Amino acid sequence: MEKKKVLIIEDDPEITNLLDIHLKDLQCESISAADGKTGYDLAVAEKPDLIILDISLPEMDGIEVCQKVRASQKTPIIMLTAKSEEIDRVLGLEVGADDYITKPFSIREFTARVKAIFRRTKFIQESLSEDASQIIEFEGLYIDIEKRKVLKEEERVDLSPKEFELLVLMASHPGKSYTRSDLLKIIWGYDFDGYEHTVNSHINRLRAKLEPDMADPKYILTTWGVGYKFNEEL
Amino acid sequence: MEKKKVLIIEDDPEITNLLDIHLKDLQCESISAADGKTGYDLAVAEKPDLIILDISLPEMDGIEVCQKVRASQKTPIIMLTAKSEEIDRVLGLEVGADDYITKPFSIREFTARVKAIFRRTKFIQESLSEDASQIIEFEGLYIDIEKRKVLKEEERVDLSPKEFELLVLMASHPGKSYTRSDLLKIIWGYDFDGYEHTVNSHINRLRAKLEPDMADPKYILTTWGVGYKFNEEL
DNA sequence: TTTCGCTGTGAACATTTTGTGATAACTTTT
DNA sequence: AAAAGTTATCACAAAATGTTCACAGCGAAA
Repeated sequence: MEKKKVLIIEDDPEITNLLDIHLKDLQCESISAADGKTGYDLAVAEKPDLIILDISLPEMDGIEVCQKVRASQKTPIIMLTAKSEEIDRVLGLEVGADDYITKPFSIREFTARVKAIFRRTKFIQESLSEDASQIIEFEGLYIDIEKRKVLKEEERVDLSPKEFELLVLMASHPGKSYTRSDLLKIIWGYDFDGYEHTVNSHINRLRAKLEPDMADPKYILTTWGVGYKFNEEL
Repeated sequence: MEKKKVLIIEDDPEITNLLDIHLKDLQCESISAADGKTGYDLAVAEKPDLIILDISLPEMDGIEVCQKVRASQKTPIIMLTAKSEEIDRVLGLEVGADDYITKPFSIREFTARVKAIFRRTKFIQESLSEDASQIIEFEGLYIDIEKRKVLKEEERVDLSPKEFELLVLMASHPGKSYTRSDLLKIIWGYDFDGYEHTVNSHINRLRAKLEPDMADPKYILTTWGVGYKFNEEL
């Protein structure tokens, strides 16, 4: 099946970039606009399969964009709102968004919503239907994402929330290196303001629970000068 | 038997999401629309096996959608009405809806109605007829859902309504973690506005009645940072 | 009405997780 | 080999999360 096209209308480049990365993960092609007017034009011209729309935008308000888009097409729309109060406004105006996400949001939440929309609107892609088998396996390592269960050599290991998220993210993309900054953005949220070396500690604790030999990690490898990655040769 | 397709026409994404999740539990595939017009189009194009239709909708009123759909097909329709709209309820029925549910409703009520519709309309699915074997057993624990009877080591235990519902829900899906928010939505209803920590108290009371050792729960486990789950290793 | 059990909440307490600083260990560069 | 830059480790306090318990409001049953 061909890739789905997603239009991101968002004025914060930081966020646009982040969403862009994760949409690619979901096998989506993405295009973006930094203001409402351009966004609307692109929505008309490009006929995307999904629109991610921030509420507060320069040039044309997100709600207005939503209404105008809806007047001519039924492309699913996910709205991003800064405060929960704004949701009421969206709902009240009955603009017809298919879902909304309040900032700050976690990437897991975002991708889950996107997948849900695609599932519901019938644009099911092979790669998206991974929801079924949420189990990742490697030599001596078993991860059941749904149940949050991790086994190391048949033995149950319990991980803290952050440890679990780190493991799942990296194990889902073996070989892909993440910088500490990537990890902070993805797992802690793009608004986290703390030190990057916080990640080190978490990786360290995760390794302590998973690795048979701390001196020579088997699963979570260090990419010197870059960050960390899950071993792809397993 | 193949999956049943359910179309949700509802403008509140929160509710759409919730229904979506529980329809999946019932082995149904769901598609959705956030406004009446799109909803009607999908009803025609996708030929769903069941339509969940909110009465108040943007673009095209739920009643109108119902009438138009009924003009061309006999797909079962369940209407959702807000409490105050007593009048609309009658109207909805005259229009030919097969059932109606007034908001706010509990998820148990919703799934029961959906099952009933499928049963009535002869779309009986293996997975839906789980009503038959309503007995769950684990080491030292026996639950007869039908009779609302719970035995702990052969001894009868009586549970309050909420305790019983919590137990049944979780024991029906061992290993699956539920967040406090999930539990509130499913058991208390999506409109419950109270504190999440209310769940803690109920879990606590339930444990007090079930667990042989409170310090080390055997049945109801805590998933730190997430919520609770029923022990799958029994 | 009175009684009684169920519920939601607040508060005190217990536990786990997490961010950070300090320091050691390791790589690369000079 | 020393210096500079990165990563690993570890202990600790603060923050987040869970547990327990008492109590008052409520509604149903007696």
